Amino acid sequence: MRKPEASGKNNVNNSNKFRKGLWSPEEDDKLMNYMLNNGQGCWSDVARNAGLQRCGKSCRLRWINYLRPDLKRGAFSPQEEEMIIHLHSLLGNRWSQIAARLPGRTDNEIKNFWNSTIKKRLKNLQSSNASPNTSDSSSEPSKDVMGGLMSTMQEQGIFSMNMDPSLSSSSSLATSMKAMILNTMMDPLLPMLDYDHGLNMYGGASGYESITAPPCMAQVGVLNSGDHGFYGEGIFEGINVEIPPLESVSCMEENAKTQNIQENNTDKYSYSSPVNSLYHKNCNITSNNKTDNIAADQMGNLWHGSEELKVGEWDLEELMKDVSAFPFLDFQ
DNA sequence: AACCAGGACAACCGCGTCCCC
DNA sequence: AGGGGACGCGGTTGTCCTGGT
Repeated sequence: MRKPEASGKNNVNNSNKFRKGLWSPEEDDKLMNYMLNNGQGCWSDVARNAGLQRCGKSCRLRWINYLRPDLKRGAFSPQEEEMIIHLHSLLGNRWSQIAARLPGRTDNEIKNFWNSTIKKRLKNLQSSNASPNTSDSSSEPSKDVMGGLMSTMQEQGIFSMNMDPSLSSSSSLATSMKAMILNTMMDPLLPMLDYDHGLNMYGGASGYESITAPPCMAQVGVLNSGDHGFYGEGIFEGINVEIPPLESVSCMEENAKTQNIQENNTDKYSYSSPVNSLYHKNCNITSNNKTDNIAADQMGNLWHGSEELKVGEWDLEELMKDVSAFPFLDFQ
C-alpha cells in the first residue's frame, strides 16, 4: 500500500476546491463510515456529507475500486486468470461486464491485470512465434500462423483446445471460433488481425456496437447497456449468436437449475455435447439469411439439433460456470 | 549503495448515456 | 423536446515498488 503523503501530489486543487491524488487513511475512514451508515446516494452528496474535499466521482471510484466490503483483495487465482482470458475472448475490453462475472473483482483491477500481465504474456507469445511470414499486414492470417499460435498458446498454458478430430480441419465453424478467440486474445498485438480497425459503432437508437473481424473470421457485437433484448451477437459463418444481458443471468440460472445440464456434458471430444451444456435451452441462434442453410444446419446440430434457428438465449453464466465444456477451450 | 527500468496498481480524464426537470 | 447534472465506462497517466546492474 502506498503512502499518500509520499506522493507529493496530495494537495487541494484551489481552482475547484476538490482534493486530488491518493486517498489518505482518514479520507478512507470518512467515506467508509458514511457509506456503511448511509448507503449509496448521489455521489456529490456523499462527498459533501462525509466531509470530504473530493468530487463525487472520486468518491465513487474509491468506494468501488477499493473500499467496498465485498472486494476480494490479492492476486488473481489461476482460475480467475483463465476466466478473464475467456471472458475477454467473448466480451472484448468490456471490463465492467467481465468484472460483473468475477465476484469481488473490479473492472479497474481486471483492466490493469489484463494490460500488464496478460498482454505481456501474449506479447511474449507473439515474439516467440514471430517469423518473416507473419509480418504480412494482410487482413487474413494464414492458417499456419493461426495453427502455430494456437499450438504455442496451448503449450504455454494460455489455453488448450479439445476438438473433435474429425472437425479440427474441416469445420468452418471451428475455424471461425478459433479465429474469434485468437482475434480477441491477440488484440491489439497482431496488426494482421486488424481488430481495432474493425471496431465500428452503429450508434443511433439501437446502440449496436460491432467488432468486425477480418473476412474469414467471426464477428462479435455487444449491445450497449440499456438496450433491450439480447446482450450481444456473434456471427459464426453467417449465423448470429445472441448473448443475453447480464440482468437475465439469474433467470437463466434458475432455468439451469431446473434442467439436467450435466447430461450434455459428458464427452469433451464430442462436438455437440459440450456446446449443449453451455447453450442448452437458452441459446439464441438466428440465421442471418435463408442462404445460410449449410452453416445453419451445422449450428442446428450443435444447438440441440434445433430446426428453427432461434432457440432461446446464450447461457453465458453457464458458460462461465463450466468453461471446460466449451468445445475449444479447456481451462484446466 | 545508488541508479535505472519495468511492473503493478491507484487514480484521473474524457466521453457517452441516462434521467430528471 | 432539449438542456443539464449525475453516473458509468474505458483509456490513460502518475506514482510507488522491486529487481537487476
